[in-house]
Amino acid sequence: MPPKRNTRQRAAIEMAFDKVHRPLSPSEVSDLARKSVPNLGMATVYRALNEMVEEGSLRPVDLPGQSPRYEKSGLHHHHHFHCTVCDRVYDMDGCFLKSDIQLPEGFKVEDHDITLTGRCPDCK
Amino acid sequence: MPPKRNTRQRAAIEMAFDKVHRPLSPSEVSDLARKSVPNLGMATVYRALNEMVEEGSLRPVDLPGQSPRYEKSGLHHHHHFHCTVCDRVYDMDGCFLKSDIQLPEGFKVEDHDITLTGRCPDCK
DNA sequence: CTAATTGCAAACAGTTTGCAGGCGT
DNA sequence: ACGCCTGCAAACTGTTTGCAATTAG
Repeated sequence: MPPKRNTRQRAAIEMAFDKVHRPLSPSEVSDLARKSVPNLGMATVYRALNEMVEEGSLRPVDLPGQSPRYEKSGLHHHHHFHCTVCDRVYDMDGCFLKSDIQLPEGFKVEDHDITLTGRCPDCK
Repeated sequence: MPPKRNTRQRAAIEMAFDKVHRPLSPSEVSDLARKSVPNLGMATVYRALNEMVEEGSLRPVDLPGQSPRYEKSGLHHHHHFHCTVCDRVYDMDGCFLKSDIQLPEGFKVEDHDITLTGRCPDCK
């Protein structure tokens, strides 16, 4: 792979994740980054996100029925809470999976995703 | 809403869910239904699926990072297992959510989704 | 007969890709 | 100066919609 360059647009995209500590969709990233680089192209955002996932600095967060979002990788194990009113996604520390689950013979679990849905404090 | 008609294509689509007891994607439904109605249009499949969800006979199953699938409604509470090799989705009876989860103040959980990923018996 | 339903194709939304010019190094 | 990166527009994929022809009741 080619050496990486330090561009304004890439910096603006990385900064978005430092400012906002919740999973962001491509268009949310675009909105945030466009504040410092107004004519930032959507393609650049998608390319940056994919590369950052590739190189391991971002993790894709796929929620049921939602377009993909991204968050910084290296956070400890956690799950997500999706507010049905404001559509924001929050990180919830800890694991909510039962430890003694029973599956039919032959199924080997390698990972799990848990999404809680409901109302966040702002939307009660 | 208008009265419903009994068409070959609609019957073929409903039959698909009676034959295969796992969540089906639109194209899987199309493949199955086309066996009895070869020139079935994709648009018809999408229209039928949306109407069946509307009227409550189907439930959408949205898995992380997957295009939507559908299953018959009225099954008891269960979660899903997604095989990373063959890409099939299986129903897993029972609930895998811990009962004593702690959330920050003010979050009200109304529902939850759990998806297990791994290898199914066929793909070990 | 009458209107709901279908099939096709065009319209859409989100994401990816090709390419010429711009800009780090 | 070299070549990676960006921005634009065109290409793609999955889903929805418009419309004339078909067909159930």
